[in-house]
Amino acid sequence: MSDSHGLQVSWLRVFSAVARLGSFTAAARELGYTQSAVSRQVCALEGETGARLFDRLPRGVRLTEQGRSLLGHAEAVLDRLDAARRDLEALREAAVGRLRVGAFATANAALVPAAVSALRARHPGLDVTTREGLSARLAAALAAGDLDVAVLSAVSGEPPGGLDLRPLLDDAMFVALPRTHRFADRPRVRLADLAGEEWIAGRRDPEDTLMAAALHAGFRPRIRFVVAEWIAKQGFVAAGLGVTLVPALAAGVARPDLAVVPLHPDDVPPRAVYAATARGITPSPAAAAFLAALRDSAAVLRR
Amino acid sequence: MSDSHGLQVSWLRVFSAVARLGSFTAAARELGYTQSAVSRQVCALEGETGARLFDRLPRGVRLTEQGRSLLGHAEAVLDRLDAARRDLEALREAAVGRLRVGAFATANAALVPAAVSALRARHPGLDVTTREGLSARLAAALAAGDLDVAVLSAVSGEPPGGLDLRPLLDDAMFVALPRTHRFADRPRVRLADLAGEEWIAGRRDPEDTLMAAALHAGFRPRIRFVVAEWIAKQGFVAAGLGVTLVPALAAGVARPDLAVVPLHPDDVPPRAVYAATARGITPSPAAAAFLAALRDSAAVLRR
DNA sequence: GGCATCCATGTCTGACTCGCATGGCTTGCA
DNA sequence: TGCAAGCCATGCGAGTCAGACATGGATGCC
Repeated sequence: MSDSHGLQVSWLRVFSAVARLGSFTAAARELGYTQSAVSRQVCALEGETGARLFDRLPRGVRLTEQGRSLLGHAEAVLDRLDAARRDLEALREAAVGRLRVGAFATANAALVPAAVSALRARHPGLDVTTREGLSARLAAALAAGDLDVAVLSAVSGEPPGGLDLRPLLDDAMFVALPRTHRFADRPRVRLADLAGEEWIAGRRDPEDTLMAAALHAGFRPRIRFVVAEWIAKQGFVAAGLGVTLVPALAAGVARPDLAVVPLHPDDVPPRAVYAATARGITPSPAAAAFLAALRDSAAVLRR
Repeated sequence: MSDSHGLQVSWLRVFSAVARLGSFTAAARELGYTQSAVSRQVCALEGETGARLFDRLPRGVRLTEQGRSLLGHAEAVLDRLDAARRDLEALREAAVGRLRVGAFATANAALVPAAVSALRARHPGLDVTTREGLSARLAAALAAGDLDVAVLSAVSGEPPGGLDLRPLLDDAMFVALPRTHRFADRPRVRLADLAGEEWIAGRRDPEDTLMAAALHAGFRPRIRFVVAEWIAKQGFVAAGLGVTLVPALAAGVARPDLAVVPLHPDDVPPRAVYAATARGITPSPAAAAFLAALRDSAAVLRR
């Protein structure tokens, strides 16, 4: 029965003002309309609702019973629309909202926490959640709409398509050595110089880990200890049980009894780190703010 | 900052459908629009809100964070508008609503209660309140908007202006006699025949009561007992202490040990009883239903 | 590479709404 | 009683807007 969907919100505004002021003319003055415009809008609303909303009296108008009934609804609707406007405004300023961040493990060592911290300092109302995962899985989550922003790395070439990538930094490779190691004070080492070392790695097979770089350098690393967690690798290295590769993102937070020495860039192709969003998805204001924080955070790390 | 008040409710409907279906085209199909119309409405809503509401993906669209925020408000608004529509519909059928009735005393003996009873039987959801008062006061209350309908009487000429009057019946005058009275079985009496009686009246002075009719009939009634309540007058008459005038509206509910005999119409100018509403006020559906019930009720009493 | 799907947009037409004016109605006052 | 003032309704013209229609660009699938 709701045939003509031409209901205008302005009609409700006019209706409310007329009900409050008891006069078409006064409402017109207040709203900057002509009296005739008010008359027509009320008339249109009456036609739309099929109910006479005002009784026209010689000195103004008065709500009918149906008008009184409509008034409550009209004001509720107008209030709700104002609330929507306010919410959108708050969202636009990233004052509130939800932000789901994903990142690969070492990005969570310093880069992401710093950015999240800066973001929350600026926008305390934001609801930020983070999740750790491999870059491929993060990319899938982005595409599925389960993440807003992901920090991921491209070991070689590009990560899976369907993403909008923003380069953050090139993650150079470091090697972590015991403080007593003979290379500990060098400004830089070549990978080949470490061919004789014993290695701590995340996996037994060097092919699909950071250790693949060693293969390119011409030797097959002797992997004696396999531990996944970076904190554990640090422990083994500090105990003098071997050396391990560590990306720059994690190098800054190594324990003080370790030496972290950069590898020569030619030995390890720098791993690109990106802030990614789903292709075609315009970042929400919160996401945009987080991307900016990530950029700042990365700039600090690059120095 | 809310400059352009051109917000259309149809935009919200379209927006909601698009959000639900994830596609402009599908929403257009469902709503009977063209795809371009949907595109334009969404675009207009985005312009109005100043926020991008959907991300356009290759296979449809997806809500942005701001769109998700707006969606809740939009659906609340649409629900509220539907509720308003339903309320107006219920009001139109007098299923719900408020009705304030005023009536003069004897109208409350039978006429008004019967009408109220019929009204509530038909429309149980109505909130009916009644109030008793003199006709002049009721007329003022109508004009002030404190009453919706009043049942009032015009002793002579018209009641105060500013009212829309609907004649209900002409309230003929009866005389209440003890069952043993010599006129008790007459079909009709002349007022002059009662000149020798002792009278029960509401006031000492006959001028401004029903007893004024006696003056016109050529005698000054001997008022022995002054009681205001009709139930008390009945008691005095039944006890054989006198006779009293009683309007037709109250005559039907006299106690059985009284005789109620009509007076000749020439002796007493029939008192017109009206259902009145404030001038220019269109009766609410509930009021209209009550007016109809009053008419029916009056028709029954006239027989 | 062709095709299907989806959204954006240029264009035109019909409808709508606004302001301006006028008229009817009532009230208050001289 | 005649007049002025205030209120709402309405006829009229100009500007605006929303809709359909058609087309174009972009993407994904076979």
